[in-house]
Amino acid sequence: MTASVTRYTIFKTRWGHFGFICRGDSVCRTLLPIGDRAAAHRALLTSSELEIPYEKHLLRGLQQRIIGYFEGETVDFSADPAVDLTGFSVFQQAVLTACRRISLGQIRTYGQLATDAGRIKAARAVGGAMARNPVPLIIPCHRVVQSGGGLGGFSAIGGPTLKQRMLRHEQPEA
DNA sequence: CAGCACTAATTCA
DNA sequence: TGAATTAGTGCTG
Repeated sequence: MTASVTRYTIFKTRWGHFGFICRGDSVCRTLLPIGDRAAAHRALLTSSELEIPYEKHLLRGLQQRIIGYFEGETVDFSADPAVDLTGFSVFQQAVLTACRRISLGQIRTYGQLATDAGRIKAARAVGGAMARNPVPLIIPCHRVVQSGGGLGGFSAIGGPTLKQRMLRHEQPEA
């Protein structure tokens, strides 16, 4: 049992400053792009986490891929990095894991995801799990939309607007 | 219990 | 037709 060290990093992408926190080699939280570094710092760390050490090159390979994503490259986060889902219920983990299998450019519905997780009628609960997704982008909760063609909600920084922008960014549509 | 990032079915213009 | 409303529904704190 190696003591898992907690660290965080914040770096600049084309869309703004992105940040994430790691416990050992597992990512336990990500922060979608936000205006400036100070804002990112405030949004990423809660009052009880202000003592966490900063590490500029933390998982630098991952940082490069994230930067690439916002540059428009085709990036796949489904196999790595490892994500720390400690503390989440079995249902939430099942849903988040299923969500992670949605590849770039694809779209799924809350209901379909519920089926994937083995709870056919739990679409609404899936929404609840998405709302608590600790690692947006790594687990692409923005690729889950309503069955009727609607967008659905998005509680991460940026809100539904960012959700739509990310989808459009992945969908080179006409 | 009440509250949701949902849905399919119903009801009204 | 299609927008708006109404039940069902499963998980969470």
